Amino acid sequence: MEYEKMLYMPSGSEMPHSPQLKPHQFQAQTPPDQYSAFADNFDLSLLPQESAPAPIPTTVFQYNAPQIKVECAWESQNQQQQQQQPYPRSTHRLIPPPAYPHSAYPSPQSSPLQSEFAAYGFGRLGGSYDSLSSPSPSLEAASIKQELHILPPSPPESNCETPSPRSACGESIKAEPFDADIESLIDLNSLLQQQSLQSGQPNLPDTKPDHQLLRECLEDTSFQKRHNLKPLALESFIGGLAEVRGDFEPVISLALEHAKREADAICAELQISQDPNGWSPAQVHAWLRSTLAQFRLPPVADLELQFCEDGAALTLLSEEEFVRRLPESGSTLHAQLEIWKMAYADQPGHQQQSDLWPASYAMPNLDLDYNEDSEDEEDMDAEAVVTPLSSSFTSTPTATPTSGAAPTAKRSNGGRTGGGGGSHIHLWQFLKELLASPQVNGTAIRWIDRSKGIFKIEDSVRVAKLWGRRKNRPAMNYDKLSRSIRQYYKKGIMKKTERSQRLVYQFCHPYSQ
DNA sequence: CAATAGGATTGAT
DNA sequence: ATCAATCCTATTG
Repeated sequence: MEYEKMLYMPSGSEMPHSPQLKPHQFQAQTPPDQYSAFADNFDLSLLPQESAPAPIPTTVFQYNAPQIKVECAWESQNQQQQQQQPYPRSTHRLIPPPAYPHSAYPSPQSSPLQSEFAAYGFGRLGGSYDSLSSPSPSLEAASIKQELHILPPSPPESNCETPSPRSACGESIKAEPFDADIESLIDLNSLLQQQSLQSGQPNLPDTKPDHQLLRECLEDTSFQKRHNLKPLALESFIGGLAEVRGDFEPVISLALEHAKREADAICAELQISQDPNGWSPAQVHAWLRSTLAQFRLPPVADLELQFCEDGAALTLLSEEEFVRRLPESGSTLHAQLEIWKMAYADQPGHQQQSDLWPASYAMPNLDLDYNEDSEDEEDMDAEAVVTPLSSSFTSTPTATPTSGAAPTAKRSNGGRTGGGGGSHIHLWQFLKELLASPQVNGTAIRWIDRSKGIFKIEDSVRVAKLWGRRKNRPAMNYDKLSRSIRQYYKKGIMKKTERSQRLVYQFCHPYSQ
């Protein structure tokens, strides 16, 4: 109905590996083997740990990456400054450059976080920053992220030629690209910190050798990642994490401290909760605009069209998804959102500030208890927000989704024009995404037995709706969705559970964790 | 009645 | 050729 996802950016951004499973490879096999073969491609271990967001690694990753890798395509200070105003001020008042005592905005060196880092000794890498004059630390964070990991929902296209050794292949070689990346970053960070400490002058702006060294390290790691090489055993990472954490605790907390202060200011400004999960769609838009402005990113006219999600859903979007929607600024927004999430998560007690800034404040028709369950409201939302703006939407006038799910309107959706339409994400990937965030989607879909890949769709309508939204198939329903799932039986992506229960499915994966 | 199961068709890639 | 979305019919609990 409401989702005009044809807005999605052109499909240049498709998943790096499309899950063409080459079923024939293992389809002829007996079930066990075919599953194991699939395991090569299907790594549930890539899922974020259920409720263990591992804030530390993320933190380190997010905060430091920017200091290391810089590759910002757009920019030029002039441009940055131009982009101060132009974005359409929608319903909300957007922040003027926040008052950061130590940061004169136009200065490339002045991004809040960045200056914060400078104060902690990471700033020395600022040398590279200067030359690039990037206003956005997060952007680099994002780019480094992209560089480093072989993009997540890593399906098929395995590196393992041999179809069986389940664990051997899946575990040792391609396990946890994310963590591995983080790991290497942490290593870099420790290195950096040590160097900082030694020099005793954290703020010293240029220490070329350090920079050089780090760069090399990074490149090295990138290379490894590219080839799916895992530099260190996961265990060692976990084991060493504590130490690293120990070393970085102060830095992390200081950085978070700053992030929190920043968030505070913006929250006050936008009158939103610090917890992204509490944001209404309208607040999401406010935050996005604010962040775009903050980082001098080009304004997005159809932001409301691009992001129908509420805060909870927003936090679930992958970086790729962000980039797909907003190629220019998606990375930054995503990275920034990560920071917000961390900053909030780090707050003792998670003070729910949504009490202070109810969602309804910014958007009267949203009530305080807005949550992901209220699919009706969500839809209303999306509709309310999307419809009025659909005019501003340039291309494909099409998909004004004939809501009532015109059953006969077969293929009427001319708007889904190829690449544009939904993302290239596959249903099974999408389900994994949902499953990865029980706190958000737990009411719609949840793991029954994660180790076995068994999950249950608690709210078929909602899941179907989410899927339809993601794929820009407004007419998607559970019937169709389940049909697709059933196709997975043949492909070895999913299987029926031993005791078939309604709405319970099982991924075919060999791992038990 | 909703879910399950699958065959068949179709459009897109 | 393959895949996913759709449509459809039959069956099941």
